[in-house]
Amino acid sequence: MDAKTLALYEARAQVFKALGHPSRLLIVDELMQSERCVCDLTAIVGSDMSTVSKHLSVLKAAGVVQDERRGAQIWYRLRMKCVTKFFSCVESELQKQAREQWDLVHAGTTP
Amino acid sequence: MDAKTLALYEARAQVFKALGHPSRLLIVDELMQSERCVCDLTAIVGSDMSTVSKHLSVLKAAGVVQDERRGAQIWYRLRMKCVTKFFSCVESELQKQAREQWDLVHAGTTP
DNA sequence: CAGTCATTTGGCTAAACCGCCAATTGTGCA
DNA sequence: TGCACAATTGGCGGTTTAGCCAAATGACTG
Repeated sequence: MDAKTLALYEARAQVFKALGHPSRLLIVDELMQSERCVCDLTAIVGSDMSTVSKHLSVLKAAGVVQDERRGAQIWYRLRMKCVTKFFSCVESELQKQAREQWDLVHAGTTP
Repeated sequence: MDAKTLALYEARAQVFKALGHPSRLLIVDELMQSERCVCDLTAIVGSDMSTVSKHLSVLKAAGVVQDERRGAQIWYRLRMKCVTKFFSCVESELQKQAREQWDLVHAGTTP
């Protein structure tokens, strides 16, 4: 894998890595509904504001969200809109797998 | 966020976290074409086989891939098929953002 | 321009992650 | 059974990440 290809894969990986944390998923979930200021998100996530701010900078660096200052507040909105589709996909796949797992266990207990 | 909701978000986050590494993205990319044994993937990724094996166990734990032993070899295939769509989405979004960035810089240099 | 509110940054510790090596397990074959 | 090959597991050092607190920045208000 040459350097250029690696850089490509790293940029893509950065997006998924940014989504790979419960608090950040919650934030994205919230931003799917409407834009929010940091204070809103802090209340929703329930961590320190500095922690939430760092989560937001991770999402921003990956290109997932976008920020805009309006007066003293900074508002965040979803930039990478298509992530919406990821969620439903992952959700349904995980449910399917849970169902398969369940079937497997049941087949074992009642042969 | 109650415990049950947190567990849900953690399961989803696990999927994205699994995809959040260049080598693992490369592996998934490869598995999108066809199933592969660990020896194949080791050659493609170019790391130690133990490293690749651990990457695979991460992907498997997240439900992204599935393994099957055939003789002395173990074959991996894509389980969460819909991740295919993530890639094109992320790819086009990143390109769009790069383009916007370029436009921005150009507008600044030639006002 | 002092004070206050919203947000980010720096610094710290604990935990998680990456990649390699060495050792172990599982499979097929003589 | 003994050997060779495929793959996983355990363990180590170095790097990254998470969360909190404290301090700094930015912006409005009197």
